[in-house]
Amino acid sequence: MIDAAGLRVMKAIRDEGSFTAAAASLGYTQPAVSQMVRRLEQRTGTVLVERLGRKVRLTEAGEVLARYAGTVLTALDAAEEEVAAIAGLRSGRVRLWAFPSSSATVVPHALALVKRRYPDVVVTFNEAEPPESLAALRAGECDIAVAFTYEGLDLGEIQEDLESLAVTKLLDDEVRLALPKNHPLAKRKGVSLDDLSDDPWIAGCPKCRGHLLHLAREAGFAPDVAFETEDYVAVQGLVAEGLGVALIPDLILRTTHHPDVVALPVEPASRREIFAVTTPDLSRVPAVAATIDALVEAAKVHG
Amino acid sequence: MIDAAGLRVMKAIRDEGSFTAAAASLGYTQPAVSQMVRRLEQRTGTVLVERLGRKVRLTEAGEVLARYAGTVLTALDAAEEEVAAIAGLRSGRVRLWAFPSSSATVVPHALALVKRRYPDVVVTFNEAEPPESLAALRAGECDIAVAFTYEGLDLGEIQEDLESLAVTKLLDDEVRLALPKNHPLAKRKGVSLDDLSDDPWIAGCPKCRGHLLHLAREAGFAPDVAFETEDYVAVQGLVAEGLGVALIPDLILRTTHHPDVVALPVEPASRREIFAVTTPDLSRVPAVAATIDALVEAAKVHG
DNA sequence: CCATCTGGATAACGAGCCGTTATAGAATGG
DNA sequence: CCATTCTATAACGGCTCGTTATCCAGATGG
Repeated sequence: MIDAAGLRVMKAIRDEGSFTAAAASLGYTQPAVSQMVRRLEQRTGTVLVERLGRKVRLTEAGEVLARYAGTVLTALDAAEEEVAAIAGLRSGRVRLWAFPSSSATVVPHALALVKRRYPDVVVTFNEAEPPESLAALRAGECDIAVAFTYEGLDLGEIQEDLESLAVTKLLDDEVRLALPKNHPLAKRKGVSLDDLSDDPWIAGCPKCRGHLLHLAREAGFAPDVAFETEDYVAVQGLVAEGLGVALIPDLILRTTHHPDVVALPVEPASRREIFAVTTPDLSRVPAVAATIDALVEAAKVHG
Repeated sequence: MIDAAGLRVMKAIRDEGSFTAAAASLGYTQPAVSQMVRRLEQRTGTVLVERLGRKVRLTEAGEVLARYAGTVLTALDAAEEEVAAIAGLRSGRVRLWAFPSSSATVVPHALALVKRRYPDVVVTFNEAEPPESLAALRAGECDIAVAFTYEGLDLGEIQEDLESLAVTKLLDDEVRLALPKNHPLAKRKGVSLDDLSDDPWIAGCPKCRGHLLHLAREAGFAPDVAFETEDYVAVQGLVAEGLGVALIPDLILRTTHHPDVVALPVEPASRREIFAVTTPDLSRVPAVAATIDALVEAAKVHG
């Protein structure tokens, strides 16, 4: 019934003392104010302005409206400013979920970039493997999921999602074969999987295990998986002790490379793709877009 | 830019969890909400709602708007309620200015009526002679002026005002001739002014003095005005002491009649008219109208 | 696995709000 | 008394903001 525009007009009339001055202060013409007052009086069924010859003065009811105008307009301005701050990256919160091996390299770098550029944008961070992070994204618990997918494989599960999501490629992560440095093949420049069909294997996260099984099947054997752990420091420890060989993404080796482990290129080359994933809506939120941009730049450095 | 309707919609979406439910709770159709959100998003240049398949969820910016909605809508409701209270006579303030002799009788009775009927309407009261109270009315310092005018005379000054004012007749107040009870004419049933052309006169307020001069001139003499005072108790004291005779309105005699004074009808009869005056605008303010109604009723009783 | 249902987006449309300009009328001040 | 200044009103136009009708996607249940 009563709206902010009406209150603004009443306040202007009280402050300026005449319709004409009120109109000028609002950037309106005089009849606009005159009609607005009339409408308000009709709606409230009350006289709001007392016309004293050439002067006008608010009635008691009119004063009430003018008084509330302050509260309402201040709140509206504050709301607008807060939204503008989010839009202008002077504020904002991004919930980023990333898988563990990205959190050591690309993600911290990206967060530093965002922090430097937009000090008041807060990026919260959570470690999670791709299926979990994508579920969180769809549930609205996170804004950006940093996920990966192994080439050629297991797109099935994720791909369906990706169609309705906004996916940004970050980098390709070459997969290498980790051997103890005293392994017979450790001096080679590269190896193919079937060279190691008789070795015991150490598998990483479930997706990585699936990838290993996939590559091995293509190479024509079923690997003997002796250990499984999601911790790649542990994987390298096991390899160093000669308990098995493993596939390890290059990204991990860049940050933690056990001295007694050698990592050889795999033939044929295999890699995983790392993405930043968000929803189409969120991709248009400035803080989210800025964070994804930072991830892309960080990925270039680490690519 | 942002208005209350937009905030109300955002709040409803947050509270209800879907556009459809929000629309229902507001009495709108679903497309109305859908379009309102789109408009708000265009205006703010920000994504306000995240569409998650069949569910929707507010973004950070959307939450900001929903949060402010409470403040704004509460203030608007409060403003509306306060105005409605004034319109519904559950609140309100009336500034009444009345001339002294009315304040003893009609006005107190009227105030009692208003108080009984509308306990929360506050009538403030001020004593002032007609020219002053009418000036206050025109200056916006008072809402109702209770004034009088002597029959046939001096309308000139007031009449011009009355055309642009809202005038309500309250009562006719007969003017009587006050004599000391031992005056030679004190036993008459009535007197004409020229019976007393040789007596000294005591004049009341300036208007009353003017009225006296007018009547005397019509009767063919110029009165010897021995004293002037606006206090009619004093006037009667002077009359009782035999220091002169005076014209006194009946209304005054009803409340304070000096035992040593007799008040005889004047021939030909003369009276003053008592009015409640307000502005056309104010006459439509419920509390003002109610007070004038009460004055009319009180005047009937005292007529 | 398909049918169904629920919820959102979009198009088309209409009413009403709310501005504008033009003009008349009333009050004030020199 | 005239000029100025203020408000009121009429006529008009555009945009906001509803509506209905319809389509499409996602969830659900047999």
